[in-house]
Amino acid sequence: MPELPEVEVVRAGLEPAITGATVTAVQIFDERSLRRHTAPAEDFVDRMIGSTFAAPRRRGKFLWVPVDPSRTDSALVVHLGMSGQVLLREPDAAVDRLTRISIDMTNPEHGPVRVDFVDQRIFGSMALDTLVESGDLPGDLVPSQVRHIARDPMDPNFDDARFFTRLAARNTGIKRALLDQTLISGIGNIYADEALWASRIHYDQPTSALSRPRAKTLLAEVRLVLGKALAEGGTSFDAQYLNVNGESGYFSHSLNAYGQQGLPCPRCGRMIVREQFMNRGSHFCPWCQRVRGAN
DNA sequence: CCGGACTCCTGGTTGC
DNA sequence: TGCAACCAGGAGTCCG
Repeated sequence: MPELPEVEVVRAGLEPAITGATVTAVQIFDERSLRRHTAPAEDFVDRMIGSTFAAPRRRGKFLWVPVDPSRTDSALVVHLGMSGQVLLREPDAAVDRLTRISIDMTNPEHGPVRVDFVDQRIFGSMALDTLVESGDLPGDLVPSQVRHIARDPMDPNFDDARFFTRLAARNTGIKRALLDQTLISGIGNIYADEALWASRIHYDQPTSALSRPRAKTLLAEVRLVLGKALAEGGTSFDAQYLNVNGESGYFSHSLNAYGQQGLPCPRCGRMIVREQFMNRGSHFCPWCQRVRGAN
């Protein structure tokens, strides 16, 4: 499941190839991948062709590429959903069966390139959207679809104090809060479980009863887990995720809790369990991670 | 504000 | 072998 590290790897890989490139052709193989484009597919194609991209940007799991920034306030917004991949291909390379959108472009330095949006489950999407003020920093522009998304913990402008305040004001469970992209973005099921395991916090620990020191530990562990994944090039145990060069970037060996049910906890040796929570699996060590009172 | 249910979706796996 | 049921979950929406 692409989370912040995987999306960042895609962004970084795309940057040298598409910054300054001009779109020459667009093929839509499946219009469902344009679900978040509010106008018809023809509108998407018409506006894309001839457009020149600025450097790709990211907030949480959202990626966007400003289009002709001096002339327009548009951006190509990309979300990978559950199974999305953005692949950089030679213009004459074969098109993968699950390719939903294919974009041909010319880069003034590198010549013709092709970007393929491949997505098995079609939870991901591409869309052209309007850039608007983010509202938290003057002059900071984000696509309107991304405006409600909080800054992610790797963002230099992430406000730790504000996060702790908002977290403490919540009346909910900690994992639910971690997965709430309007509170903190970029964290999905895998890294939520990993950061909670590292912090020895139970997924259903009430946020209101989570002490400030433990919240600080958790945020630090979130950053460690994301940073480690970033350094390793993203996680994908099921090889759904490929980076922009089509190289598999998985390192499931470094997971301590996610998908480790039935295996010994790397810390205490007791068995990791998996429970259904929020319509998804939660993996944790029942010994190390227990719900605590106001401590 | 909160949480639960529901929707989108299909390849791989499991079970008979 | 063949087929159907089941599973994975990011994010948005709706409802009580």
